[in-house]
Amino acid sequence: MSGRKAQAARNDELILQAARAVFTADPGAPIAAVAEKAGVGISALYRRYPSKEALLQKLCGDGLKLYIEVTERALAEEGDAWEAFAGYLRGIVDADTNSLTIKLAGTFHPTEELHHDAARSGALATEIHRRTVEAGALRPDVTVADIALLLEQIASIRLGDEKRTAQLRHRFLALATDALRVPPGHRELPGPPPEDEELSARWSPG
Amino acid sequence: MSGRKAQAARNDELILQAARAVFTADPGAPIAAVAEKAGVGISALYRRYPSKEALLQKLCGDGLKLYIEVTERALAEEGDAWEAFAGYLRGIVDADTNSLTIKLAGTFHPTEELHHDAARSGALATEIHRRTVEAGALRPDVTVADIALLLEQIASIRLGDEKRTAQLRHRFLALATDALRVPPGHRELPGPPPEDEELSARWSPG
DNA sequence: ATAGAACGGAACCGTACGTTCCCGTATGAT
DNA sequence: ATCATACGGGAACGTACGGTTCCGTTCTAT
Repeated sequence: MSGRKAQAARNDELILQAARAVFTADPGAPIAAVAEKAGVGISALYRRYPSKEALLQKLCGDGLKLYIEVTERALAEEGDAWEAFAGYLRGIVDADTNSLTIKLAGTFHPTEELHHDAARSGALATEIHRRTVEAGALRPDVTVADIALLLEQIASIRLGDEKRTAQLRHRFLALATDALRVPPGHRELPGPPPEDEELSARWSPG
Repeated sequence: MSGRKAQAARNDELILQAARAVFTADPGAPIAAVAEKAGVGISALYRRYPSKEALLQKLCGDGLKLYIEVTERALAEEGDAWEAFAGYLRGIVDADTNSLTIKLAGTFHPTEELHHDAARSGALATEIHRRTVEAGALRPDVTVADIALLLEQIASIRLGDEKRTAQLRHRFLALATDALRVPPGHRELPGPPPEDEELSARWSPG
């Protein structure tokens, strides 16, 4: 496969990669920045997506699907509950879907499919959380929403290049993990945990 | 003191409060939003500050000074080293200077005074960190820069109104605090800690 | 009553960005 | 070899937004 079709197929991927990188770094970035990063013209973008919003929806959807995939993989693990959970957290941090999904929330009109996938990802997160708590591995005063917010905090770290950022995120994930594990003595956490509704409210545009 | 002078003095404060609130919520907010929130006209702003940048510098400077004040107060405490440190962290979270100072970094040209205060705040942070580690209360593989980044993560939490946000920040501060304390068993944190230089690099505009 | 400070807010202007449009180019069929 | 065409590059367009300026108004002090 070569020639025009090949370039088009390559551009499909180039554009998505570039868009992911650009909007992760700056959710308000202009569409021209994506084109430049991808090394293509603007019309190559508009040939594929009718608008900026459509591109954002695509990115967000892909991120959500990746999130679901990672979580399902963790749920499929049979070994130690704590290790599965810790691995799940590392997987989410590596996938880096929170940066995009959350920071883009509210900048576009969520599609039906997006809503569906969001619901599914929520259910999966609840499931792995429940399982880990029931195994007595995760301190029980930490809720699913706590974990979500914690992952957002870690995603808020952005320092140096991509590699360094990933490294630091894992550093702080390890720190947080130490606090989540059940063995050591903990004080009860203060304040009611974040409500699901509080988190989902941020998705309404405007 | 009443009449015009009084209103002017009141507006001084109103404007600063509004600016703090508005730019904390959205660092890229237009200056008109500040005027509206303060309930004054735009010219009331421009009478006091020659430009938006000047206002941002003022806000940033005030935040830094508050940070210094809180840290000095914690350093002055004589009691248990860990309690002093934990109180210091709570004080910083309450003062909420990180949101502004960090998120505004790079959006304006730092003044000489800003540099000076930043250096002083860095020295103070190093001092209280050193003191706490030497007292054996803070796990020694956590650096000053780690603490700075941790505080930034907590400042990245913004959910619901101001009160709720503060509540959640304290919740996660408590969680992090559990991981920082020395008694329980910890794994060595992975990856080199953030360097001072990495953090300061973000201050250059552009 | 009047000068003048402080203000409110409309108007101005430059910029930035999403989108459209036109043209060059390479491709694949004839 | 030629030609019709799909594709992509990037300039051009229109619009929205936001910093700054400016002018008319209001209120105070004398």
